[in-house]
Amino acid sequence: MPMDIVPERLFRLLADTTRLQSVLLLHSEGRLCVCELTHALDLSQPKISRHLAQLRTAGLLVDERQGQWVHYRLADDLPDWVHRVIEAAATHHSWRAAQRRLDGMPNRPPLDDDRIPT
Amino acid sequence: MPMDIVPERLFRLLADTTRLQSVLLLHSEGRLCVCELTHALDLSQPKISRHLAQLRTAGLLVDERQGQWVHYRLADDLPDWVHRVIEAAATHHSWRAAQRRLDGMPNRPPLDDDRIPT
DNA sequence: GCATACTATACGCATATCCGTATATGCGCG
DNA sequence: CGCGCATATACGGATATGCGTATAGTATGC
Repeated sequence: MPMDIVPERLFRLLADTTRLQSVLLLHSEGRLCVCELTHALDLSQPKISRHLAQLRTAGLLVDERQGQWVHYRLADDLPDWVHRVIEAAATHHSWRAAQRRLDGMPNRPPLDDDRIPT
Repeated sequence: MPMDIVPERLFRLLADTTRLQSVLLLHSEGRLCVCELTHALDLSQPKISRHLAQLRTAGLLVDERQGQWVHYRLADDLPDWVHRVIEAAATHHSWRAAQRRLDGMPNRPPLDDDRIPT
């Protein structure tokens, strides 16, 4: 099932702070679990989870369970224009605070994955 | 007063069909009056007018009165990332129907302007 | 001034969206 | 199994959003 998202839908998804920051952070970090996002954005777990579910349902994100953690990342079959939109937003937005909180997060879950080397 | 729009706001503005189509049509046509948009999008005049007002208030569009007509166009001081977002959306969207309706519109208002030659 | 065309706004209502809280589900471990 | 941690979902209520309809504002021509 490929991504058949239309611009209106993408814009609606990105029109919310929580979802936008999640997408931008995942775009920059590649792969994060829910607890990392919760910490980085300093929001409640249900709130994060709900918004991630919306993004996943739309096909923008995919999740992957790894033990007790669920990691999210951008879907890899996204059309070019979607990437262009995300990158355009990334050039502007001040989401550095979230990135700093993420970097300072203690006990980040391990990545026993084949995908991300070292 | 320059454009200090943030991504979340832009996405919110483009998350509505009427506003998105208006912006895309203006991006492609350069300059349209309210009655042309009303005809092209086949929507009621108050509906168009309300959405154009939102886009104008946000600084995305500017209006110019010309006799009885009010022409709208994209603001010319828009940041680069905003243009990139609009262009990305334009590459996908099926808004050709609106363009066709516009081309078939009778009695389009004259452009006694210095801006558009011939 | 008066009629007409074009555009903007006000009002009330229906629906969508977002949130906090509570609870359910899944996984690892002893 | 029972417990703890991570994640997902259900439920209700507050707020936002979009719409149709009616009306106000503004320019043109007689």
